[in-house]
Amino acid sequence: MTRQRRLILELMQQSPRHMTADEIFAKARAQMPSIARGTVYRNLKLMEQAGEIGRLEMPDGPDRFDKTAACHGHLYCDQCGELQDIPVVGLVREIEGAIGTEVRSYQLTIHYLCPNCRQHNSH
Amino acid sequence: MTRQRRLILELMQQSPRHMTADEIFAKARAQMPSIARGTVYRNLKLMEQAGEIGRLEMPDGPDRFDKTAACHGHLYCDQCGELQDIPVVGLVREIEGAIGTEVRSYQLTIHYLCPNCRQHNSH
DNA sequence: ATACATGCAAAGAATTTGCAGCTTG
DNA sequence: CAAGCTGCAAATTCTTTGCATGTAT
Repeated sequence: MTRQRRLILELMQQSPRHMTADEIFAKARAQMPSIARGTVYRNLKLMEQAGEIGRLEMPDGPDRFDKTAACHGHLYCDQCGELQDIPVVGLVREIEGAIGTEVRSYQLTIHYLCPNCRQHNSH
Repeated sequence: MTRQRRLILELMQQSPRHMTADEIFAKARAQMPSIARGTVYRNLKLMEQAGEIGRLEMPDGPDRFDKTAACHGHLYCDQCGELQDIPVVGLVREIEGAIGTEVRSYQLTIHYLCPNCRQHNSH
């Protein structure tokens, strides 16, 4: 657990957003000017593999990272790109029943229009 | 609808697999040596945006493409990488009930070990 | 000390794009 | 003929990696 990794983790925990590697890098650099982009990518990958954080592939643009690796779904607004967590209870059980074997993990992204964008569109 | 696009579509419909852009390009080139990689990427993107085909982002490696855009889930074997379609009835309704608005589309990928890999592991 | 992590910069993989020329309707 | 698509290659974008040096235990 180096200073760099600790900082990356803190930044993720403090932000309510799902940041990209580069956003995390920018914030990290503001507090630790010597940190390298490669270090951020390396640590994010390590933490992801260790199951400490989650990675979220986006339809456009770079991956975003999730401070928790616990499985849950995401709501993605097709218009403004806002991303929200959503619990999806029952999904795993339902699917395990259907396929007859264990689900190791899953990624679920629901595309919709968030309340804010929906309202603006209706005018 | 150019010759090139028609060929790309045919190749996708003929294959049972979810191919990457480059796999499609290779197959296309075998039948039409002049076709360019850029053309394949361009057409795949156009067809995806037109809702004619689906795109599937993979945890490792390039995107794969789905001959149908109709929403359904995917089963991904973490060991051999095999990818299978899975119907997920009820999921959308359940989620629309929970979020109180329309689901425009969704992507669901279930990570598991396919029967084949499970068997080999147990030895 | 020793093993591992960093910073840097260059390489890599996947995808996109500018442009001149060709096709399609 | 006009609009749009192609082939080509160069450019972009995101991410990984080799290596010399620094750091933590």
